[in-house]
Amino acid sequence: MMSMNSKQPFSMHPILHEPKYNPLHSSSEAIRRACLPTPSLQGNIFAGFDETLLQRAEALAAVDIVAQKSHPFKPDATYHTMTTMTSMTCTPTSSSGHLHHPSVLGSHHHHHHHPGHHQSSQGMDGDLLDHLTPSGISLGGMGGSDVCSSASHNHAAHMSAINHMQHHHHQQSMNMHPHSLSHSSMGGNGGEPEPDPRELESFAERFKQRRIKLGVTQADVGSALANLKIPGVGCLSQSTICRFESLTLSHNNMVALKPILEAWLEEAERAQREKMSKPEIFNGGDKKRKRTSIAAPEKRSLEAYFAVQPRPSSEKIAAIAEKLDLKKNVVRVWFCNQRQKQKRMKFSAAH
DNA sequence: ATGCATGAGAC
DNA sequence: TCTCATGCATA
Repeated sequence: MMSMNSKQPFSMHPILHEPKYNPLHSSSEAIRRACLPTPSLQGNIFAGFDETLLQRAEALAAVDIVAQKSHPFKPDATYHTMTTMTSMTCTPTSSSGHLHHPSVLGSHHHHHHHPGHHQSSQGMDGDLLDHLTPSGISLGGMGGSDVCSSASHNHAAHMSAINHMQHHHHQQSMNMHPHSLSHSSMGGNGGEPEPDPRELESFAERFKQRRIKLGVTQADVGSALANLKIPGVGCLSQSTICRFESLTLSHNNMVALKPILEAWLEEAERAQREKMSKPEIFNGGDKKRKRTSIAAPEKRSLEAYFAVQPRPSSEKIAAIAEKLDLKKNVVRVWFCNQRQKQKRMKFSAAH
């Protein structure tokens, strides 16, 4: 058996809502748009985006497909993993009813109306999609830092400090709501105004450096955040920490998270110093969501469609879904995520 | 590190 | 319905 997985927080249950969350929605949008280069395909697209273009896109995709290696995957190959990993929540009461309904195939409404938006410009920058990060840190650094669960793990020495602060208070379920993380950076800025992309970039790098120095994993950081007891801030996932470090979050998100992570860093280092100063030592059934896997050929087609029309209407999505033999919702979500990716942190490229 | 997904809030 | 912030699951 080699099931040594890094336990992840798994405790996000939207509970607390800040009075209001209104980030620089439109402003950021405007910025992004302004930064995005002009597309090459635009006018024609809207003129007659129909079967013709769909087919063309598909044809292109097909060409690409054969040009590559075909995969043995099937269109709707999904992985079933009924592993029972008793992971707990940060919430002490552990009564967080995670109501996840993976089966969302009930999207059969075909209203043919789309927002009056005109995302005419959505061309592709040179290096748009993903960018690599010079991260060489290993993921399975250590083996134990369950925040709230008192799992029996051998805490490495370098983790002591952090575990220390984690074990102290795991009382309130102050899990911040996803959307409550923000800070008005659109008007009355007076607290921590640092919309500087460069600043964020350097911070992210320093953060990672220091984090590693502390011997803490991204998951640990995410979990430990809850112990900071910052109003409206709970724990975050390894994913988010990772994305923060690699700058693959939206600018607003980066800006919002920075002070929080900064606070954690300070605290963690303080704790470690404290530990160093004193030669004391510490001794230290549920169903899982299924992740759909879109096969390469289908993905290829989706990308082709996306290049033509990043924001297909509900009906287009349905059509595409049928052609590719995928659930409509899967296709819809794919487009959403694709848009996010395209948009996300296009900052670095523009700054 | 990243792909696919959920959910709240904005349109 | 879309966007955005985030997350679980997985490569």
